[in-house]
Amino acid sequence: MFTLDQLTGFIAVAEELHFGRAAERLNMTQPPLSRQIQKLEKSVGAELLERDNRRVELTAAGRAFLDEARRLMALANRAPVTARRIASGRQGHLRIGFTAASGFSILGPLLEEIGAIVPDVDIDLQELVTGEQIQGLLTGELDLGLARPPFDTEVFDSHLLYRESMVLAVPASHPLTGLKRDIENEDLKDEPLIMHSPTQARYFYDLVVRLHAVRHENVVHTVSQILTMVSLVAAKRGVAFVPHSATALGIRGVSFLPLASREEEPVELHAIWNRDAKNPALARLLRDLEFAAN
Amino acid sequence: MFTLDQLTGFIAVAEELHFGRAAERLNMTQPPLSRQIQKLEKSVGAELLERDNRRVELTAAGRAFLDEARRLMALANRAPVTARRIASGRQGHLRIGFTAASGFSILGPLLEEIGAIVPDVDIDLQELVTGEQIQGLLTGELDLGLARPPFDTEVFDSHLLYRESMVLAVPASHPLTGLKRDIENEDLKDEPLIMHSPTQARYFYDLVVRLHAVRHENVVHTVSQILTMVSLVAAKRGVAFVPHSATALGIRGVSFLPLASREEEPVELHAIWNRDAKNPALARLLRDLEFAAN
DNA sequence: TAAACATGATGCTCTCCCGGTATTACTTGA
DNA sequence: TCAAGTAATACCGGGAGAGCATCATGTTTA
Repeated sequence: MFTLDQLTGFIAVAEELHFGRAAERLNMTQPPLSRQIQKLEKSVGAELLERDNRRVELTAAGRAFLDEARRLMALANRAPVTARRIASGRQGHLRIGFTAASGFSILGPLLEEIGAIVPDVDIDLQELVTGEQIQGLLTGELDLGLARPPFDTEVFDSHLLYRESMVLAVPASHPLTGLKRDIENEDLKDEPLIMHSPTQARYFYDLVVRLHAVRHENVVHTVSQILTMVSLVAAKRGVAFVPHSATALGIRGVSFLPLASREEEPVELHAIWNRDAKNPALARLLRDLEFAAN
Repeated sequence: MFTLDQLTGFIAVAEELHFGRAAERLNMTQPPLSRQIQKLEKSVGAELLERDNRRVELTAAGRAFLDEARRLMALANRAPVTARRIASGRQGHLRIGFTAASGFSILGPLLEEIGAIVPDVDIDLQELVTGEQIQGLLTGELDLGLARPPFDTEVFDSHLLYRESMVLAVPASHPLTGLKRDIENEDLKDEPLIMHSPTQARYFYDLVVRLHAVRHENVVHTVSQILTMVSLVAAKRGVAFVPHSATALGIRGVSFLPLASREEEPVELHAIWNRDAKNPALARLLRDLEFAAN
C-alpha cells in the first residue's frame, strides 16, 4: 500500500512537472522525492509519470490517478476537521423528546435558541409522554427530554425550563364562565370531571389531587394527554384541569377559567438528560445554555 | 498527518471493539496497534475510542471518523486498480474521427468490434474531413482517424479498412439510367458535373481526375462533402462521382450507376493513428484488432 | 476476600525506512 | 565539444514502528 506522503509528492510533481521544483514546494530535496514516486508507481502497479532526463509528463494512468489522489487528500484533510467538530459538539446529532403540551409553549423558543448555539447540529424531534422520554434517555435513544417531574435524580440531571399556572377548561357555554372570580374547589363539587391518568400522567394527577381536592365520584373519563382532555371538554363531557399552555391549543368551544390555588404556578416543565450521556453536542448545548447540572 | 496503516488499524479496532482480536486480524501484536490508535487520535485531534480496561467503544467523533476512514480506504484500494486498467488499455478514453461517408459504411461494424474488445473504454466520436483528422492526430486531440490517403507515413501508421468502387450519381429521371451497361467517360462529355474540391477533398479529386478524365469545363459546382454532392444531384444540378457507400445515404431522387474503370475498387478508407501516440487504450485496440503497423 | 484472569498501556530494543548529501548518467543547446 | 540542467543512484544517519516483556487495573471465580 502507498502512503499519503507519496500521494502528496505525486500531486506536487504532477502539478509542477518538475522534480526539483516539486521538492522545493514540499520543503525537501529532490532525491527522496524521486524515490517516493518510484515506490508509489511500484505499489500502484502502473507507470504514472513518463520522464526522461529532460521532461516529465503524466501518462494516461497518471492523469486518472491524479484525480483520485486529489480526492483522497481532500477526504484525508476533511476527516479530522469533521471529527473535531463532532467531538467539540459543534456538529452532530441531538435527539430531543418533548410532550405535546410543551410543543405549544417552550419548544419553539428553545429550538430557536439551540439553532443559534449549535447551527450545524441536526436536531431530531419526537413527541413522547414523560415516561417514554425517561425510557429513551435511559437506553440512549434520546439525548434530551422536555418532561415533567418526577424522575430519578440519581440518573438524570435537569433544569427547570418553565412554570405555569393550572386553569380550568370548561365548555364555552358553561355557567361557570359567568363567574367574575377565580374558581374555588367548592364550585366544582357537582361538576363531571375529566381526570388525568394516575399512571400515564402521574405528574398532573398528583398535582390536581394535592391542590384541588378532587371528588373521585365526579370523574367521568381518565386520559393521559392534555389534547385529549381539551377535546373531551369541547364535546361537553365535563370540565378538566389543564396547564395554562393548553390555552394555546386553539380548540373551539372551550373556555379557560382561572383557578384559586395555594401555589402560584405549580406546573413545572424540565429539561432532563442522562447524567452520563456521552453526546458532545449535548454537552456543548448544556454548557452554552448554562443549564448547570440541577 | 495520519497514515493509511493507522486507518486500517482503527477500522479493525472499531469493528472488533477489542484490541487483541483486531491485532490478530491485522497479523500484528497488540502493543503497536494501541500506539497506532493513540497516534491517530493525536493527529486527528479528537478522541475516537473510549476505552477503559474492560471495554472499547466508539465516541461520537469516532463513529463519524469511521465512516470517513472506510471511504478513504475504499478510494485508496480502488485508485490503483483504475490506474492499472487504464495503463493496460482496458479502461480510458478513445477519440475517433470519421468522415461522413465512412459513417455510412464501416463505422457501425467497427464500433461494434471495439465495444467487444474494450467495453470499458469511452469512445468519443467526431465527424471530420480527412484534413481535420490529420490535424487532430498531430495535436493529440484525436487518437484514431478513419480517413482517406494520402498522409505522411513518417508520422502515421495505418491499416486499410475498406475498399469500394466509385459510382455515378445521377438524378433519378436522367437519360443515362436507361443504359444497360457501365458508364464510360465518353458518356459524360456533355454532362454538367459536380466535382470534389481539389483542396478539401483532394483524395477524391485526384482519383476522379486520374480514372475518369474529367472535362473541367463541365464542372458546375465544387464541394467537399459527399452528402452535399448527392443533395445537389437530387436537385438536378448535375451528375457526380461518389463512393459506393453513398448509396446508403438514402436520398430521394438520385440513381447510382456503375462506372467502367481501370481499377476495381479504387476508393480506400484507412484507419490511421499517430505513430508515437501514448494512449494505452489505442495500443490495446490496435493490438487486438491486429492492425499491424502499416 | 483473595487470587486468577482479561485487557489495554508502557518501556525497551532492534530493524528498516526515509530523508539528506554527494555523485552519476544522460540530454540538450550553445 | 563543452556547459548546463535534471532525474537517478549510492551511501549514511536518525527516527519510526514492530515485537517482547511487563505493568496497571478492573472483573470473575474459588
